[in-house]
Amino acid sequence: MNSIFGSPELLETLKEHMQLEQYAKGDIIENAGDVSKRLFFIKKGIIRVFYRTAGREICCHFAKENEILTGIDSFFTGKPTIYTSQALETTECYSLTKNNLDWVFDHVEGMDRYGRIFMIEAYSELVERYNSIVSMSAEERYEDFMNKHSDLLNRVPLGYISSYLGMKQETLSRIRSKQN
Amino acid sequence: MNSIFGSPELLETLKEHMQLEQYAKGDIIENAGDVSKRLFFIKKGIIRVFYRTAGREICCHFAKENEILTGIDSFFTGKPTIYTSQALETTECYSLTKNNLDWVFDHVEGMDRYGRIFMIEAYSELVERYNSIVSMSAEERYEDFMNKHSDLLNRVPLGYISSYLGMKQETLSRIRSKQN
DNA sequence: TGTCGTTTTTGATCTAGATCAAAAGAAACG
DNA sequence: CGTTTCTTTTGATCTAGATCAAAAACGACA
Repeated sequence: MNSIFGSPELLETLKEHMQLEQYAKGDIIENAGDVSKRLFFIKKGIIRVFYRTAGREICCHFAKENEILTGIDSFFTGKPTIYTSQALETTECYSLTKNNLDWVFDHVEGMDRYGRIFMIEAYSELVERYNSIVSMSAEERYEDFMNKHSDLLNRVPLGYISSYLGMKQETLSRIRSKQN
Repeated sequence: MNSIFGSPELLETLKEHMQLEQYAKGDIIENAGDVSKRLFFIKKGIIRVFYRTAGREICCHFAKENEILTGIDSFFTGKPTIYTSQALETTECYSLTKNNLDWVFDHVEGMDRYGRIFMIEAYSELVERYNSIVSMSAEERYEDFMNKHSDLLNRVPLGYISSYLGMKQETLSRIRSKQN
């Protein structure tokens, strides 16, 4: 999800069309019901994305520095999003409006290819998560998460991680203590 | 996933670049480990897509007449697929090779837009399935499935549907009998 | 129309993980 | 610092759904 940062020239070109935004810990960046208007390149900090269902909040994504955040369900379709995104630390990100994105797609070489790859990567990531929840135990999912995102454990409250992993906080806590 | 069939002219143009293929019940169309070379427009019949993990087969998709089937993980990336697709009835489909698809993208008006929408639809569908498995009970998932795909129940063995829904066949059978 | 293989149902039991409740630890803030 | 609030852990209990096993139902085909 971060290959664009591998191309410094492209990033520089993009930055000319982006605004730098600052969020404090706890700030809501976009709210459920909004139409997502911006795509974010996160410079520093961490954001959780969640939605509400059956009274609970379910966290479906964490995005941190050097990653891209956008509401795929809303940004590309123009429909209101069901997701809320919130800064979990002091967070800085470059934002790109949809208009500017369209301009970029028209004028910046390699951007359309990047867009397609972005979608395929997002899709593949989701497939993996789906499979993990269908075919792995809570303990295996935790280990898998640790292998991929161990850094998040110290930056994100346990309750958010447990809902991301599809289990209760108590269960995650017990799994952790079992492994010492 | 089937909006292309809503445009008869586009479909006609595409057909000139496609081959009609026939499969008997039980035939394997593409096997895990293959590199997916074709995109299919299903004319008639039904296909299940599954993968193997921890000794089990998990069904992740059904595709039927007027729908499109392709291994997104493989067709667009060129990597071997983990999925096997199998005809569950006598099935006819138009197939389009990757070379021909590239030609079509270059020469057929509206095709690139369709491609992007296809990806977004596929993504949204997966998001929904993910959410259903995280936040719904087995019974609710079954009801949800019935609302969307009740026709499949008579065409597809129960065991495939139960693995698609992330539950055991016995559980699905009990849920069904409970509802009479 | 009976036999064999496949698919579905039913029954008994077990278990991972949920739920409810409360204690223990950290962090924020006057 | 001490108090208050948020986060994590621990304990006791409960339950949806898995597992194992076998019977019943269905379908294809000789």
